[in-house]
Amino acid sequence: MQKDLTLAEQIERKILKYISEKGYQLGDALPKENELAEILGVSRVVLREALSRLRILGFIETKRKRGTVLTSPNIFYGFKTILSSGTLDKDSMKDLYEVRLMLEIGMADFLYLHKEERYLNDLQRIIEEENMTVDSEQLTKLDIRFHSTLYKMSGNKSLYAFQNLLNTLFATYAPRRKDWKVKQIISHESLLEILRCGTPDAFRTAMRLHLNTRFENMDTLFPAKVSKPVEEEEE
Amino acid sequence: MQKDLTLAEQIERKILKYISEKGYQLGDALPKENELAEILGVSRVVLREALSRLRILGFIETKRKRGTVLTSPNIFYGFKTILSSGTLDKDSMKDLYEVRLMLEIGMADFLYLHKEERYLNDLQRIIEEENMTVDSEQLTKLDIRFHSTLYKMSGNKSLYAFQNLLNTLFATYAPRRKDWKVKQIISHESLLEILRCGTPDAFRTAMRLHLNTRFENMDTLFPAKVSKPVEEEEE
DNA sequence: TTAATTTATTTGTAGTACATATTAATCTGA
DNA sequence: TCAGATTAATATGTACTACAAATAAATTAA
Repeated sequence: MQKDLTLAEQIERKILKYISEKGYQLGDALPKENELAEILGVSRVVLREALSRLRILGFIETKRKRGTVLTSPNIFYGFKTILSSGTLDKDSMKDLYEVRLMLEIGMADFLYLHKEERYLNDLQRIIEEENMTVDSEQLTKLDIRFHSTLYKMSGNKSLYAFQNLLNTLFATYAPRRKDWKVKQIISHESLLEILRCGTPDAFRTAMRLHLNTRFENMDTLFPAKVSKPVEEEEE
Repeated sequence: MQKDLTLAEQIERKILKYISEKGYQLGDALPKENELAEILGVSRVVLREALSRLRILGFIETKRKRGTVLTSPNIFYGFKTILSSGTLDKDSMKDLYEVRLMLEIGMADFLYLHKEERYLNDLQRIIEEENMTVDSEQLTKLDIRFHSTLYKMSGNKSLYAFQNLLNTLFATYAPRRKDWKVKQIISHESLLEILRCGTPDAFRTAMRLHLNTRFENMDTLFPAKVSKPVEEEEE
């Protein structure tokens, strides 16, 4: 489709190619800007634009005098900018909300795979704190902490990072109903008990019931959209 | 942590702020580069770097003479670059592989929510094609089509786009074992039958069994990594 | 040896000039 | 009058140069 990439975009790819061809490893320093610009045959302005694009993707980090070093690209680097820009449309917002529900239910197997005492104890402590307060705001915070701990327990760093992003997104956007705590069918205690002695299948069922208020809340949070059919992937 | 953002990064945010304050809509044109540079009080070089960053995130598109117009940010824009760069580390790769498994199991409720005859017929047709071939490569393609159809059926566009990305990633990276089809406990037929007459809970259990080869395959695909504890989110 | 100071280097920013593509306006010829 | 070709105007794309700012490394002083 978009045949004619701008030079900066071409250079962006050339740099990635250059990196892999030269066998650069994480933490290695790239040639300084002037050199790299000459190597790739472009002006420093263009090179810097390309580097800037790579920086936003988390491929590199640059510091004055020290130069440009390779870093592990953070998948959610750009994600974050979009989420916090406030320009995300409602449909995408609802999509992400749904994805989070899917993940919390679908992560069961990995929770049992990486089950450790310390996590179970963390959960236990959170529950105890919950039992000691009636403050709605405090309870919401503890609820987030409980689920956040589960994400951490899944042993999946990318997933945990993703969840952190969504937390900040929905914390501001999706306020809870006043009765969310009351209407929950399955409590945190029950979930923990199942984590200790139950099976992934049982946990999934329980988590689905635990999240019932979220499922019910969805229609009010995201008013009916015109159901456009999912488009085929182009390219 | 990283207090001092580079000017280009600051301008990037300023532009987003400027857009939302001025009430720009999708498709609207921004002021031309020279003007915008003056408005924001920076040189055109810096402005262009910021614009370039916004372009990679899908916020804007620019064309010669026509200027800069606002577009809908694609959440997976940067994602795609990273995945196709070939620099993704094994750990992140495994993380994504796991996430996909979670999603396939966790999406059950949404499949029933958006169940439509046309999707069920699509699935039926794929199964029939599967029954008519023994070619391993062909069967793999059909398997991908079957699961892809489920993602589409979930009614979640972002999810569908995400799955498409992962497909291309794992198609090249994660070849299947020869016996994957034989060892599957639950067939596509069974899944479809449950979709027609069963419950989300039943589907989750069935899907977990259907994916058993994927779960078993994981250790060979992603050899044991040093289990680093998940780090706390900074900032 | 350690702390303070200087220097050398590399990224960060600005300004200017020109190339290039594309829209808009103008001209030409039937 | 109007279609098609030509020209002009304009905004982005690219390059070059110069200098500011930060900081690692070298040097000096205590």
